[in-house]
Amino acid sequence: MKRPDTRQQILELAENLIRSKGYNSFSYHEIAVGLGIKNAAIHYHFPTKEVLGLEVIRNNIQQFKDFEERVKELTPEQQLDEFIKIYDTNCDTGRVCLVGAISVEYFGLPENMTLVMQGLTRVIHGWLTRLMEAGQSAGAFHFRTAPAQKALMIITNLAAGVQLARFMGRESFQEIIKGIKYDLYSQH
Amino acid sequence: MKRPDTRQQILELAENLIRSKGYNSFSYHEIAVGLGIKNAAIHYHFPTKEVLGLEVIRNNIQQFKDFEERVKELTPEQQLDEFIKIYDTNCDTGRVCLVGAISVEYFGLPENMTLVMQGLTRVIHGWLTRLMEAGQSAGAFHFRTAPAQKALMIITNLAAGVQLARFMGRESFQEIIKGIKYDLYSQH
DNA sequence: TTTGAAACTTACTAATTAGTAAGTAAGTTT
DNA sequence: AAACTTACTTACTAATTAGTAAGTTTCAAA
Repeated sequence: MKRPDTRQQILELAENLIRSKGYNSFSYHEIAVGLGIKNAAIHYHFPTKEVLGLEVIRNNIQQFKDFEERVKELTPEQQLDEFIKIYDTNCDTGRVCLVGAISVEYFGLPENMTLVMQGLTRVIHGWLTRLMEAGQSAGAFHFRTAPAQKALMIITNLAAGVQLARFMGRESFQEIIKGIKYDLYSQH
Repeated sequence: MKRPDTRQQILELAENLIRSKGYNSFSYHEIAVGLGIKNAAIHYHFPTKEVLGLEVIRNNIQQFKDFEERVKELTPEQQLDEFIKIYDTNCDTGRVCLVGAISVEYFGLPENMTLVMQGLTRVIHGWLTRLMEAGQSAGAFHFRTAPAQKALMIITNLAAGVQLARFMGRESFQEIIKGIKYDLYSQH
């Protein structure tokens, strides 16, 4: 039999659907049709929708750790560019980030999912905070507030920037990227 | 019989539910139970869920225009404080803003809803842009980028700040408010 | 006092949902 | 070759969903 990458394909399509229309807006049937398999095949890999949701989040955490690993030898400026590029691509492909997608449905989700999501936000915010520190020490980034605070400002600009672009267009997101860079790079 | 404000109560509960768990995550049944009425009573006032959703958005646009009217004689600093207070209260009561809530489900919503939402984002962004201009002219706000861009930065900070607070806690949102004000008020 | 409309309830329906139980085909291990 | 495992399909079920049709009650106007 051929490579059974069905599990991975389900995971990827589920993530796309969550980030396109939300967790409670997609159905097993939709995934089944999308992959040309049967409903029950998804239940074989992910017995409940909650398990599938949890796996999508854990997968996302791993993806971000892979990203960290991939860019860790780059300069702070380059690392920030790569980070921004993630959201830029999201914006192009019409997908919001998982944090935004899941947060908005917070009170309609299994508690376990919101718990695991805390881990994802910690990982992302922690990494960006360290990047802000490193960039500041290297004299590459200029800001006066605490690095953890600066990281929060940038994450929210990017996350809601992609969301807003769904209504205001891609240009609005490009403006936000310019704003982030201007703030960080200008000698104020 | 007493005033039948059922229609308004439905509208308010629907908005709360959308901003707590998302449009596709709440049901007519949930509203019926919440208000002690029957399923069909909601259909009497709002024949379809799409109509209810549209009405919630239109209501929100009107609410924002009322807000504009209410604060228009205040100073730019005071107006900004009132604007931030909206999000601060949202954060306290666990509700994200309608823009964030609806945007995340974009590709799972009736097209009409996304169209009307464009109006809401235009209204909010337009008002905040004019406030930035006014505040800059008055020497109250200090920033070097375009007012429309600055407005985008602040809106995204606030919108995603409330979302992120669901995972990172209220303190993270307070940090964001501090960041916004520091950026605007410090003589850089 | 009748008429009529507004604001519902009762009692449904058809579609969609996550989830399950039982079977099967293809390969792997013993 | 027999037994087992993986990765499914077939064929369901029970619950929930938005939505409807046909009453019923309350109040106000004619």
